[in-house]
Parts: sequence; C-alpha cells; structure tokens
Amino acid sequence: MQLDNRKKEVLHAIVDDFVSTNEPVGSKSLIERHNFQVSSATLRNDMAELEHMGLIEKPHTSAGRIPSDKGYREYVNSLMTIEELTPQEQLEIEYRIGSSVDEVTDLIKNATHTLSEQTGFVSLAMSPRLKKSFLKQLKILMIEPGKALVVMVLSAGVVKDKVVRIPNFLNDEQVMKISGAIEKNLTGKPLDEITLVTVETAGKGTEVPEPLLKQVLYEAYAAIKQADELNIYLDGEHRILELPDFSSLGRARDLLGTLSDSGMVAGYVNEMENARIQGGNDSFMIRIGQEITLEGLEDCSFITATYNVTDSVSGNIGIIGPKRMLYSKVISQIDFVKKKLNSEMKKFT
Amino acid sequence: MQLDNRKKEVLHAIVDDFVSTNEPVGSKSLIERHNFQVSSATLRNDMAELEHMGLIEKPHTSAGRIPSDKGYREYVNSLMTIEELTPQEQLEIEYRIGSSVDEVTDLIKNATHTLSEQTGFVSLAMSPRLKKSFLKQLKILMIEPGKALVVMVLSAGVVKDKVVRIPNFLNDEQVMKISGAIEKNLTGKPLDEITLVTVETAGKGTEVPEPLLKQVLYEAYAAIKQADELNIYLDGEHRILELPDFSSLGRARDLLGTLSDSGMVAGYVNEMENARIQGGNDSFMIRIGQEITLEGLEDCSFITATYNVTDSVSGNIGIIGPKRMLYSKVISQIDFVKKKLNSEMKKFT
DNA sequence: TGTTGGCACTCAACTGGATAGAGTGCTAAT
DNA sequence: ATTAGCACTCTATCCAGTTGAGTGCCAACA
Repeated sequence: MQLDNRKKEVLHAIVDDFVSTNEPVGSKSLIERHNFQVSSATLRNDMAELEHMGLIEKPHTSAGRIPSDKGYREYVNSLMTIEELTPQEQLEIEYRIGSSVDEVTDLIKNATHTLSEQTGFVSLAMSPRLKKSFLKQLKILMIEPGKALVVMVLSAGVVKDKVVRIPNFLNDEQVMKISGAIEKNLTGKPLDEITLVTVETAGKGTEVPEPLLKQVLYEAYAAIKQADELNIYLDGEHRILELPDFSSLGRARDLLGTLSDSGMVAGYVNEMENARIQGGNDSFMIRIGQEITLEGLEDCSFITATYNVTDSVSGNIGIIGPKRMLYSKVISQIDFVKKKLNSEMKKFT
Repeated sequence: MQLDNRKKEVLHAIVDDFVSTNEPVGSKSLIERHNFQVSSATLRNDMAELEHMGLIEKPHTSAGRIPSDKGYREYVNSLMTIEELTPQEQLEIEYRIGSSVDEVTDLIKNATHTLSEQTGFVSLAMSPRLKKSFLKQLKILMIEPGKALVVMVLSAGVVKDKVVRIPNFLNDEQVMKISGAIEKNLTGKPLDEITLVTVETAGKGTEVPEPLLKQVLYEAYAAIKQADELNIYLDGEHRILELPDFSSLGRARDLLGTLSDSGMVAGYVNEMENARIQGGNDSFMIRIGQEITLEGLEDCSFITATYNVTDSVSGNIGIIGPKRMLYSKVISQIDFVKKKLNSEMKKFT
C-alpha cells in the first residue's frame, strides 16, 4: 500500500483545499486550482484508490471527497511542510507573553490566552509537573490559633501555599520549631520522594508533644502533596462557536460539556504526555479525530507541546481545534509559544 | 395604567405557560390550561390591552403572545410568589456546599458550581469586597535574593499573598524588620485606608538604607492593593447550549463571547451592586433583558444576591439565564445558596 | 499499462406552490 | 362587559420538480 508521488500530491491538495474552503473537493475543482498535468478522470481514479486506502471519504455519493482521520494523519506525518511564522506574528506573540509577571502561574495563563487568540481555537496548558522539583524552603506561619499557612518555595521558581488546621494550643514558637525541622531535613528533596514517613522522620527531634506534632506534620505533608497537584488552564472555549465546523450545535455542546470537566481533560493530557515519553519522544503530540478518546472530541484535533521549566520539570501547552485546521501553521504557533514560554520560565528559576 | 385582577391573572398565566412550554401562548390554549370563567374572546380583548401596555408582544401576527421585558418585570415585581425549595433540594445544596474546604476561595467556587448545577444556568460569584476588611497580619518572607513573598491575613478570614521583587542586597533580617514595622503600624486598618503614604510612614523607623527601604515598602503596598482586587468566578458556561432559548447559535456565541471577558462581567456586577445599595437595598438584584447593558445579554436575565463574610465585607453570587426562566424557583435557589454561603463563611472569621 | 473523453447516474440543495393550523381582530348580538 | 362568529394573517410543512457538482465505468488511445 504505497503512495506514488502523484497520489501524495492529490491527497495534499485535497487536504489543503478542504481546509481552506470547508467544502468537499471534487476532481474538477482540483484540476482547476492546482497544476496537475493530467485530466480529471485520472484524478478520479487516484481518488478512488485513496478512498479505497481509507485516506479520504465522501459525505455522500455525489459529493467531493474530504480527508479521513487517516488522511489527516498521513498529511501531518509525511506530507506537510512546517510554515514559519511571519516576523509580525512572532513579534505579536513575544509581546503578549513577555509582559512582565511576578508569578509562573500568570505567565502560563498569558501564554494560554495568547495561543487561543493567535490560533482562534481553544487553548490549554498544564501547570508544571512539580514531582521532580525539590523543596527550597518550607515555612509554617501561624495565622491564628488553630490555623496556619504552609508556604513552600520550589526549585522550579514556584511558590505554593496552603491554609491548614493545626491544634489550638500550639504557639508561634512551637510551630516555628517544627517548620524549621522540616525545612532543615527536607530541603533539596524532590517532592515525589517526600512521603508522610519522611516528613514524620524530619520532625522527630522537635520538642513538641507527640500527638500535636503528628497532626502538624500530617498537615505539612498534605500541603506538600497538594503543591504537586496538576492544574489545567483552558482558554477561548467560546471560539468554538465561531468555527463553521461546529455550527451544528450538538457537536459544540458535547465539546464544551467535556471541556467543562477540566479534571478529565487534565487526565487525558497526562495520558498523552506519558505516551509521548514512551513513544518516539517527539516534541509534539498530535491526536486526530477518533484517535482522541475523550467523549465529544471525535471531530477535533488535539495538539500539545511540552515546555520546560527545568531539566526535570515540564508541562504542556497546546490547542483543541477542528480536524480541519492549518496544521502547518498551528504547529509553528504552538512551537513558538512554547519556546517563548521556555525562555520566560528561565527568569523564575 | 392599572391592571385589573383578571388582567393580572392573564399575564401571570401567559408567563407561566410560556416559561414551561417555550411556545407563544394563544387565547385558546390559555382557556384550556387555566380555569378562567370567561371565553377566549374576552381573553383576546385583555391580551390586546396587555399588548397595548407593552407587557406582552407577538413574534408575528398569527402567533400567540410572549411576555415582554416589561411583562417579566411586572411578573417578578408584583405577580409571582416565591417557591420554597423542597427539603430534598435544600439537602442537596447543603451537602454540596458544606463539604469541608480550607480556603474561602474554594468555598465560593463550590457554591458557584452548585448553583449552576441546580439551576442549569451560568452561575457566577464575586470574591468578597475586601476594602473594608482589615489587616490582621502581614509578613514578608525572603524567597531568594531579590525575591520575597508578602503574606497577608485579613479580618475576613482570607489569606492573600504575592511574590514581589526586592533589592538583591537585602538580607533576611532587614526584611523581617520592615515586615515587623508594617505589621505593627497597620494591623487593624481597613485596606481602603492604607495608601502608599501610610505604608511609607509605617516603615519609617526601620534601620534600612533609604532607597532600598522605599522599594520594599512600595512592593508591600502593591501587594496590599492587589489583595483587595476583585475576582470573579464563572461556572457552567456550557449549559447555555443546552437551553432551547439559545439554540440559534448566534445568540449563544455573543453571550459566551461576552462572558469570556470576565473583567467586563465583574465590572457590570459591581455596577449592579452599587445600584442596589443606592436603590431600595433589596436583597436581590434582578435585571431583565434590555435592562442589562452588557452586549450579548439582551435576551438574558441576570440575578444576583449579596452574601456576607462580615458586616462590612460582602460579595455577590447569582446566575445568568434566559429571560424565560422559573423566576420564583431560581430566586429561592440563589437565596438558599447565599444563606448557606453566609453560614459557611462564619467558620472562617 | 496508465491516461483520457464521454456518458449515465446519484444525491443534496434549492425552488415554488399548495395546504393546514394556530391565532388574531373586528363586529354584531346578548 | 362579554361572547360567538367569521374573515384574515402568517408560519410551518409537505411535495414535486429542477439544478448542478460530482462519481463510476467503459471504451479508446499512447
């Protein structure tokens, strides 16, 4: 099942035409728009074969052809050539993302927003996976009797905190002691190596009565665990409705319904990321149509790239759009945003 | 322009029927469904008058009538009777919102989510207006040379923080001194009485070289100002697409487009809140159709209630839905959520 | 063997007319 | 003030006919 050169060109042309016109493309209009040195009948033969191979399909008998999931896949894998962004576009992105922020979270939100604006699709980003980052500081601040704030500074330049409940009787000094002990013993440890046992051991020497100490240590542990929980940021959901591909309402509804469950989407992105690492470790993860196992996204393409905060700490950023998209353009947009994100991240570490 | 009793009943019936069927209601079906002791011709006369008064209108000549904005307004102001929630519904709400959380923000998010689930509409909440809350604690923690975390505990039980840049040369001890001075002098002051001058005066006595001190004080001030910035939480935007009222796509698109600019929506809610205080100081703010000055919400109703964290600190929670809604039910849902929110808030102060 | 012109066939999309049905406004009688 | 009756309006729906882009296949050709 090999594709000869002309068939490749035909598939390429069909994808291009369909992407730009949103109409099934027929043999005749193909001849008109492209410089094929053969007749439409020949193209018809080619198209019949492409259909037989499952690369294109027709909505109904007397319509032109549209690319199938497999067709888009072939296009993305072997046919398209990445389109560089114009200097103008690059500048735009740099300007939007580069605006000064004090927190990593804001940087990621900016990037996500920019990506949605630039592509016109839904964009999303995962917060950095902090499991591999290590503790640089941990302080427990008394807020009021029974309540404290655990503040953690991580190697990835991220500051996290969590309000926790502690025993009422504890005073400032005792809490400081515990805080100091944890910090002293756990600084430099990657988050995923910190367990309840580690924290309890770290707090051992403190002269605080056993049951009280234990509760504080537990809460500190919980705060640390919460710190490496993943967040997902979605942006531009409303743009879905601007796309002719989702004008059927039902499709749009299903898609937005699924996206509203951000936990589910986050889980899926994680799954994609794992597949990426196990697989070819490409810099992009592209899923097209039925390849996506999230309900309501069967007519979408889902493209993410991995950005890096440090060598071992990374997150994802990408888009969800219709299958009918300018892959070459969108991929460079994501790539450029990712690169800009990477370089901005450096300022925090 | 007085409404006699029967006309009131007719308008009431028209609103009820239209809300439940989503079809323009005619004189005949009105007779069928309700126990009017008069003929359809009489109702036709009444309806003609109601239309003349601008309370109902017809989509086209040969259709039934639907309530106008003014009609809904009359209904809400004088005709409807509030419908109590069933114990079942109350329990559901109590259960959802009551689930333990450690931070006020999570509580508000929970309430917003629950409200959207219960009503089937878009829900939204404003974070508490913290201008009138006062500083209970302020600590500046060194994160690394040149970077610090300002942590503030406010009287409303809220903890806020902000990463700030400080001069590289400053050491722990100096920062602690400044932090202590600010805290000592500003504790107990409402946020809206804290200005750059107040902060600078508070930091005066500290033995830290002038230009460095000034920068830290400025950053502390900026952190305090940021703490009383308002946040808005939206939930359930996707439910818009489930409603037949927005099946036209264009409407849904405009609405979601506007909602995606959360700053704009927040500004509008503020405006509503101010009008509420200046006006009758009702516990609800209800805007119907054209009364709403946000683009794309001309076919919506916007209902908010005010929840209280302390006597002087409050926020808003409410919904955005189609004009065609069960006002009596929705209002008690919002009211109940608000009350539950109030009581849960008590746990934080 | 690959390519081509020709031709019959298919099917969605559009058109225009006819009809049904729900509802109105008006009038004259009660 | 209320009512029955009636002519009128307008949308929604159905149906039949037409158009047009596109296909598949065949026979002829290089």
